Amino acid sequence: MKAGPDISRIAALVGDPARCNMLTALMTGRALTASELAQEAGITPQTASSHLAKLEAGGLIEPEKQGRHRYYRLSDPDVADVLEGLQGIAARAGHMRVRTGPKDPALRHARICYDHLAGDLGVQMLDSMKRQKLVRQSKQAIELTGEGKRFMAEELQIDADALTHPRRPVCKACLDWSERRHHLAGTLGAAMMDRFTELKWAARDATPGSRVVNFSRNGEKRFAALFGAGE
Amino acid sequence: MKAGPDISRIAALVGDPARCNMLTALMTGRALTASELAQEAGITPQTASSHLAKLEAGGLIEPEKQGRHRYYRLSDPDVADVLEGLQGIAARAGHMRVRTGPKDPALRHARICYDHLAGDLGVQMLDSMKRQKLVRQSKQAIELTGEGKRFMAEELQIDADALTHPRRPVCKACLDWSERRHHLAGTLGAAMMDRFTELKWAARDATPGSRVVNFSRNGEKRFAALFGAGE
DNA sequence: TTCATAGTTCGATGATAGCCGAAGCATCGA
DNA sequence: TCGATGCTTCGGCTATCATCGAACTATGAA
Repeated sequence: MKAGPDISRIAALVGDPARCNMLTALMTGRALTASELAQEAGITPQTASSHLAKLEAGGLIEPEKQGRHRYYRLSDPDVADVLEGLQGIAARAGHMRVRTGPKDPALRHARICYDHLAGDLGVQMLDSMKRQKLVRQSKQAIELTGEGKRFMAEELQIDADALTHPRRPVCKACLDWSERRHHLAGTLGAAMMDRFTELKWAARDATPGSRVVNFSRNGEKRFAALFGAGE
Repeated sequence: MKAGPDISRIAALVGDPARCNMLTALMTGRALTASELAQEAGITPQTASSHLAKLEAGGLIEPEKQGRHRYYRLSDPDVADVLEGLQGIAARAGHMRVRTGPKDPALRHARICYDHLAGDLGVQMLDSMKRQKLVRQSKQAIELTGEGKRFMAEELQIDADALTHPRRPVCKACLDWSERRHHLAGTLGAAMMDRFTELKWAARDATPGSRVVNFSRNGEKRFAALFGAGE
């Protein structure tokens, strides 16, 4: 006695304005905390909590716990696709669509997270590495591929096998504070940041306590050649 | 500041079970009348009219007036695409259960769809007929086999050749509202339902307007002998 | 430990919207 | 012209569900 998938239940989840605002806020790919999503939707945290539970039960979003925060992201690219399809229909129906504009301080571009690269460029780097199949990511775990090892040796003179550490993983996904997506941490992430500094591609900002990383003109170019955005 | 409001409006349209049933019924590409859609959704024509007006206002369906009928079809292939995307998400989330309003379990078991058998038994019957190679189904079209003709004559005293009709197919797949699978429509489907009634295997519920079909004890037994589930 | 913050659960409330009966149009066939 | 059928509008009923205040749990910081 099979029955078709229950579309209406899923659609009803998207059909609530508050939940929809949360989902559209997540369409950038970034992960957001429950409180932020509440603010985004203009509702109290209690109400948001209820909504988020329903969205999670419906398989539309996935939580990632980090400290006392609970980050949520879209559970699957397909979800974003469906939302985009709905946007298309809504636009055709004559309903206006307002573009949400992210306002970006300089810190978001590139900064130090402990000892590795974070910010826009950090996220971009990990994305590119995945696209080039230098690493494999399954959930939280990241693994360097054989091709990745060759790449590190040839392009950055990094011996991946020397990076093993008793208490620290070579690769680790770290949730980016500004981008709310993962960038690369672990001994490899640190080693790469070190190499960027040695090659004078980038340098930490002189201001004491600053976490900003300034890339040189040439450095940004070389970086883009290895980890260029968007293909 | 709140993002484009009206993806949620569109989603809410799909989010209602009754409307969703109408839309899925239209996913075959066929245009259906308001009454037919009301039957598919298991609601009264008044309610259906209200729903259809909303779906039309939302740009999901388009009407085509023809005499006193009002045919509706999906306004765009994109709509079907979004619905399919939602099906994918719903399936992955494990929500395979139909939530909607057959408040009446009897209605799910066996009921009249226009003039032929629908519901659990209707779907089971077509399944069994395919299994016994009484019919061949390719896509939407269903064809009675030679063995099917013999079966009809011997078991149900139905002359298949006499069922041809200038404007109605002998066999036709009709999407079952509660089961979301096909049952048998067309002149053959109607003739079989007539025969079941004549043989006193089944009778339409006495309540005026009811679509429930009640099978007698003996009738259900004989029916199962011919079209038993699971073989 | 104590305090602060993030998030959740519970209960009550209120608005939305689906639903149907009855009645009103509109179209077709005779 | 009449009656039958398909569909819509109107009004009232009801159930659902989003919402928030208050209280509770969990994690981190001092």
